[in-house]
Amino acid sequence: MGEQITIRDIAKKCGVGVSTVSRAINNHPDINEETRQLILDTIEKYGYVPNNSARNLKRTESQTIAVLVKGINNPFFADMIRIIEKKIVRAGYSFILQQVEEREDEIETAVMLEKEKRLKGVIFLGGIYTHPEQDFNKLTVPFVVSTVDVTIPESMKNGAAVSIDDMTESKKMTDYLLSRGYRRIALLTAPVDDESIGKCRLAGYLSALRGAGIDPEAGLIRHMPADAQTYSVEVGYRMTRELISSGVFFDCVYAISDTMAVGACRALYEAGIKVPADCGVAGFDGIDIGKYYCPSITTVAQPRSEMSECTVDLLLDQLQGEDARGRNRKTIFPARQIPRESTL
Amino acid sequence: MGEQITIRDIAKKCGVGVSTVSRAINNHPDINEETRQLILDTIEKYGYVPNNSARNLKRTESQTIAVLVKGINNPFFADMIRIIEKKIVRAGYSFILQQVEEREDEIETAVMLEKEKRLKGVIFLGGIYTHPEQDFNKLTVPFVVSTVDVTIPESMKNGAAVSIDDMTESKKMTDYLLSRGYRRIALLTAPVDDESIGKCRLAGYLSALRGAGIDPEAGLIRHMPADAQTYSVEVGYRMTRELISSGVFFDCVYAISDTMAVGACRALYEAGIKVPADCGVAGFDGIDIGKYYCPSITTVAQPRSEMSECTVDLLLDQLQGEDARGRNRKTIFPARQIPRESTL
DNA sequence: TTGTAGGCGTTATCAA
DNA sequence: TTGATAACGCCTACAA
Repeated sequence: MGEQITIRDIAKKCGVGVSTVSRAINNHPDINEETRQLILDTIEKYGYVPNNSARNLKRTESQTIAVLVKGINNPFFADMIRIIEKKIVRAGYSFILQQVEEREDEIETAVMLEKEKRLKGVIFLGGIYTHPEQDFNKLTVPFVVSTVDVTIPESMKNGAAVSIDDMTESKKMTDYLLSRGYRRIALLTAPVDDESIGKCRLAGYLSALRGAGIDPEAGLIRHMPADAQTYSVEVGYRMTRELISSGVFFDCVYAISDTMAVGACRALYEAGIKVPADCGVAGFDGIDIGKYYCPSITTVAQPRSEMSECTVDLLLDQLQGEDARGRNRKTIFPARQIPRESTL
Repeated sequence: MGEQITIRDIAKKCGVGVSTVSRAINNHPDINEETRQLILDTIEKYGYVPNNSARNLKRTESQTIAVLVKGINNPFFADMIRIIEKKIVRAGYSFILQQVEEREDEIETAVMLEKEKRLKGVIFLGGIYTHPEQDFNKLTVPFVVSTVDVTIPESMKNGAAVSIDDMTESKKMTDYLLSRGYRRIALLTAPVDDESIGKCRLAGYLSALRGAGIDPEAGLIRHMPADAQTYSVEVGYRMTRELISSGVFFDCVYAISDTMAVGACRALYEAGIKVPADCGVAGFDGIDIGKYYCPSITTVAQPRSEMSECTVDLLLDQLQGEDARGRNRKTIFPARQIPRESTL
């Protein structure tokens, strides 16, 4: 469409040089107040907007931190983002939020963004499953991987990680369910080939059962189909229906996400199975909906605020810290067991 | 951190000119296969990534369409985005998803992005409440406003809008509730000063009541606090608790979003009020959770797939269409009333 | 306080 | 098939 108006056009219209316009735009002090006003008015009048590509290109550095989030529909991250943003801004940096598609490579995206926006640092929220160590090396700015239990290799000087111990917390949840008398606990978990939290939470479940002298049973461990790849309410619902119609006896459903637990509750309700009277239900993560569902759903909550704070702290340490304080740190937070109405 | 490696470095290492490297990167046909391989290998080896700012700056046009979404935690948009993306990509364009913060000006963002990425078109999902007509004029590429009932002024040649008729649909929902025998319907709605869907849906409610010869009652119309500004489960919960403790008698709660309806259900449950036996509940929008809640929640569903398809179609019309086919079009979709367990 | 000119990393044009 | 070189729009010395 119409030709784009540039800084030169504005300069010409005002009868000044481009650098004067630039000074006006960027609030430089050394500029006459009148010319400044004239320029600003002209800019307003013609609707001129500086071209960001040119700015980014020229700027040798910015004060920007990017947060890359995988999955747009994950309520788990929503308020973490708020907290992270606030803290980043308070520290004097500006903040960019970038969605990463499910099948997209987040490190790739980060590397592009680093160059494009001259980033100072990167925060990964979710995603980052199995990345070969060398991939991280492409990133030359400091980064923190948050809510994913990755191991940052020794050699990596500019990375850190924040998460809970998924395996241990899942074991605790299973122990809790066992302590409430449940013996045949069905597990709703990730696809078989999962290498991330699904794998860890499954391991915790198995470990707890074995610790209690119970043999894990294949029929009780329900993996979602590989193509689902998403911890949605609907997937939990479907898996539970299949579980029910499989005829396997179970007295509790433990889903590795609260969203799936919601789906499970609905499926049980429709089958006339009362929660918690006939069957217990437990979730994982501690998102809001579990609190408002009827019955409210027992869960293990990740300390999102603390984790968010820590994530930014680790990044700032690396950015501002004198030496290796923030180097290669991996911070594990304890999660919080929250018994609710869905279990006895 | 480390100096960024540029196209010139790669050229030097390969003993070729920069333009040859550029050709290799951009899959130009006129390049010797061997040099191409050499260059690609070198790029791989040194982890070179072209600087996007420079590319965008130089490129005179792209084939990119941007989708701007307001509010990260709105489940309503999640699958609309999927559909829109798929269709955009299928039409041979590339796709950018941009989050817009609640207090951010989406048109401003769009204008910046248009220049920065040389956009071909823009889709607004949500947001866009009361913008003076001239704001849209800053946008020189075609755009479509989706799910918001705005009026694109006659003079505007490059805009279109897709939505439901919020007022009419809200009236229908209220009519439906009246037809089920509810007489004292409490409304959970937007802040008093809302000028968008909240206003429309309130108007529909009022119109239905008056049509039935019922005088609207101030005590039954609950506006959320101005600072809430978000149609969350928690807000619905709080508003309903206040409604209950206000002592006003009501036999139904109609929330203008499904999320708020969920909160309402929980508040009623905690107060020992049975849904639907003692009180009906209805929501709006037709998001998934309403289907899986216990009781499942009566709602009026927006036809998200059709609206998504239409949104892209309207944009493509303007992009490819010979003449004024897509000009100044406003498309209103009918919504679908879905009675569920939460009403008699 | 202001203007001129050079360069940021690419791509595109043109000549070789 | 290649390589110089001129933009792209902006910022920033440096000079005035």
